[in-house]
Amino acid sequence: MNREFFDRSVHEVARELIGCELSVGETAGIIVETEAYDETDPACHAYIGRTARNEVLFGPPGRAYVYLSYGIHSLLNAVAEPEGSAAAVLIRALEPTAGIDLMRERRDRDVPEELCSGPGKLTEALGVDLGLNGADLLQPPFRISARTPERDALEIAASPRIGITKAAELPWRYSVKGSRHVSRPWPDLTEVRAAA
DNA sequence: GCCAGGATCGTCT
DNA sequence: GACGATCCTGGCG
Repeated sequence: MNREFFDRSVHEVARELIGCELSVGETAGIIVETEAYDETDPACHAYIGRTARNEVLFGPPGRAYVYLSYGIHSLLNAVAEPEGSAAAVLIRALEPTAGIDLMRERRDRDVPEELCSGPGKLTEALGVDLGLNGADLLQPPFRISARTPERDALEIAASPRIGITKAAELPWRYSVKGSRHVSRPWPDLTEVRAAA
């Protein structure tokens, strides 16, 4: 995984991240759900222009944008598009692959499907907090590995993003069809396409 | 299984 | 002073 991967349309990055493995320290999981946000989009934190909070979104691609949601949960994004263009992919769910016992401790849950099936859940399971805002996703503790050939065949569903009020109709949420690790099932009447 | 309500705090008006 | 890119619990049936 290199910088160029993130240096293109955020929508492309959001789809291509599906099936990749995200590691943070000893913990890791396959990305099964993402959402795209760009600066022309009223739901994006960068829509209002550059502020202290959204600074990282305007910076170089391949960095982590982490912010606090509802005063409780840290949410993890991957910054996309060239420097100066503000866009990011929200990582919404993972299928756990490594460090599962550590995830169970951090989450105080046993069932694998409850460890990383939501944007606030996975940051708790992986140990991601505000201290990692602005960190490089290509350097430790992060690691992102490309899809294996079999994960290239996953079917990806596009559906409306979750939990927003502005631009709620745009189908910019991507999830693996059939995965039990997504935050919610995909709705009927959803656009489905092959990953590759 | 579904739904309503509460927790909690950084950011912006 | 209001508002979230959320999650969990408890009540009900």
